[in-house]
Amino acid sequence: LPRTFFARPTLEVARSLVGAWLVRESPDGPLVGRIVETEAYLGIGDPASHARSRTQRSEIMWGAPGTAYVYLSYGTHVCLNVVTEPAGVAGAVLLRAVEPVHGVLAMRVRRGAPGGDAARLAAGPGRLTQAFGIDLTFNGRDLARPGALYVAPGLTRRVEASTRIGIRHAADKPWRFVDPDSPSLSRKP
DNA sequence: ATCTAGATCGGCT
DNA sequence: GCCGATCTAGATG
Repeated sequence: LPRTFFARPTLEVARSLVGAWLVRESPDGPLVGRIVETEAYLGIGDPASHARSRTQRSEIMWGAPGTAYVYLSYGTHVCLNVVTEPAGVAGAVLLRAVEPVHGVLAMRVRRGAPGGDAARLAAGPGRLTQAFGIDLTFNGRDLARPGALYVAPGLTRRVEASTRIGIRHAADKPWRFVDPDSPSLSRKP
């Protein structure tokens, strides 16, 4: 997807990313997933967003649209975001779940899940990054061009809005977007 | 220098 | 449903 796609209002980007493809050219071959769950984190007026204060970590949210923002959550889990809005305006979309489309075997290996339901291999932000081999070194990479990790247009089915997960502030805002028909959601809407 | 909360997950009850 | 793991950025002193 071109940089102009990400340079739009964060809520628009979060909604329209549902159905797009997340592509990872890994050393073990290509991994592809259909994005089925996202959350918008705004700049101004969103106390749940890391951009609530402009710090060294969150500075990237003011950067170029289409940039990866990757951080460690609870000391154990890696979360992948895409920076939104024009440069100089803060915003990002958290990728919370994808439906595995290609490279399921490699995802199983990375997840340490030889058996089990393939649909749940990347059903959650921490699971997604583990299945796709995304670590903190991906922070700052450009996802708007083909490379080790990028986003490509897909087929949009249904999209529903619901409240974001795991946050304390602004818990009433319906800024989570899901394909309600997907078996790969981290939770039901 | 020290403290604390956190955009989670998996195992156990 | 509850709980502990594990660690860092940011805040406070």
